[in-house]
Amino acid sequence: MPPTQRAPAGNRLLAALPSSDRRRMLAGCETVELVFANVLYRPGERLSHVYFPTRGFISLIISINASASLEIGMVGDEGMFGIPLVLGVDVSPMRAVVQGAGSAVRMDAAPFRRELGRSQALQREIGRYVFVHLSQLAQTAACTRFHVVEARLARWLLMTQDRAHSDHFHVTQELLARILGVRRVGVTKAASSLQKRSLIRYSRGYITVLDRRGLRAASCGCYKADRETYDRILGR
Amino acid sequence: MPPTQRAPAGNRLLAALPSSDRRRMLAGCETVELVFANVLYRPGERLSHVYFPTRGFISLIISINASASLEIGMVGDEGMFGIPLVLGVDVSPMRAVVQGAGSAVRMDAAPFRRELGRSQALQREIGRYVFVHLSQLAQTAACTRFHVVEARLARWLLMTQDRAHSDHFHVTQELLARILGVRRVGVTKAASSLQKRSLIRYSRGYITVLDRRGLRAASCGCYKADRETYDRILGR
DNA sequence: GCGCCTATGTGCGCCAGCGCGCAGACGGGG
DNA sequence: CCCCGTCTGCGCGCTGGCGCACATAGGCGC
Repeated sequence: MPPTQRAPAGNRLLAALPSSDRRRMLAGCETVELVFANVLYRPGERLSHVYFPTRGFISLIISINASASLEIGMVGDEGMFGIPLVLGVDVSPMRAVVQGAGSAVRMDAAPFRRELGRSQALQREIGRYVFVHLSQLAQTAACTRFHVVEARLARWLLMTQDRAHSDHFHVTQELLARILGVRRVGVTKAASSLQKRSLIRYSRGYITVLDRRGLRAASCGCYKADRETYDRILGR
Repeated sequence: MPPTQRAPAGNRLLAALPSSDRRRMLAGCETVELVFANVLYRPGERLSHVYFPTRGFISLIISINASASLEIGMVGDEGMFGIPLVLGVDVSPMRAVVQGAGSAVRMDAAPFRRELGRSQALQREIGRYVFVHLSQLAQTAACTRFHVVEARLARWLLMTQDRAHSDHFHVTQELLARILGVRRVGVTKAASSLQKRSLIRYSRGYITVLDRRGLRAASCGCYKADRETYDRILGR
């Protein structure tokens, strides 16, 4: 099943640039498809590109060991993947996995670094984005510590819906378990509960958000906090 | 009781700059005392300065509500406080509290931004530091999720010892509870256990590390991971 | 040397989430 | 149409950490 709604393709970070800067950036980019479940980066590798998703989104996952992992960031058309390159480092401790199929434009590390040195506007925009990313990471850390699975799941669904620009997306409970850092059964329980309350529907790897408002009420305050941070710093 | 060992005062981030850049930075700085338990920043305020601790260290704390909080970063003479200013933002979601008394040099936000625009070396150095900070935050998020209090406490003690440059420092269990995001009683239990194993000694707000090696064994792998990240990116 | 405040220690019932194992249920490929 | 792989659901015993309440214990002021 393909998603039912689609965003106007385009990356909002790039869209915020003055048109000359944006043109230069786009000229240095190539378009790539984001294929579901593709791994864009594995810890230990060299970061070769920055990605600006235009549709679809990427999940950043940290693993403690084979069985324990946790999503600590999401990148959709509001952001970019490759923050370490902004900071002058070409590795990352996080795995990057395509969580929502779509497309992105990407740029080689070297020209990106050059553009970043040249364009004040790009520096400014991306600096703020890094701040938002950092804030959300901090929020996620606390959320993961203090909130129950059901609320965290609700938050994740809302965040995902924002980035999928669709009320309907692909994700198995097994995968959700690795994202939320809990057992699969924990996800089953939380998801059943949300489904009983008619907030979502799911079946064999597809989830539909039925009641966004209700989901928001079921989520912890972290979703709201994330949104506020984003709107304050990058909202236009 | 004053700490028994002292570091050569100086901030390592600044020390890594070429001497001309460093001189310019120091010329724009004033020295301030870091008084134990002083709050340098509260969410909602404007960030007025960046701080480069020379001795003592600062704890970055995020609060979900009145009773739930969690430390998600530490700043000693290896780093700086005020990363949002690097990223072009003058607020922060984290409270900054002096956790180890000492001193710092600090600089007003505006001249700091100017210096950052002027000095490639400063940009480079601080970019890398932001990366290390980000990595440690991710590590902390996962650690908080997956590891038991005792191991997390051991990790925290090691990290603190590094920044205090002393085997002996001030912290009550009550405070540790807010740092680790657990009940005070949880800290009591974990600390008793470490004390029984002769790894630490503590009494009324003072902790002494007796067996660093043993503490390392009692901690989760996260301490090692943090060190490796730091050494790889900022080690000289 | 007494009193008080702060810091530490303990007990108890409770619960979310864990590990493990297994059962059903759906659906696409042969 | 059947089979098998994937996805979802459930039970059971366990445990780490929670909330609450109370019990010491060390140090400082007076």
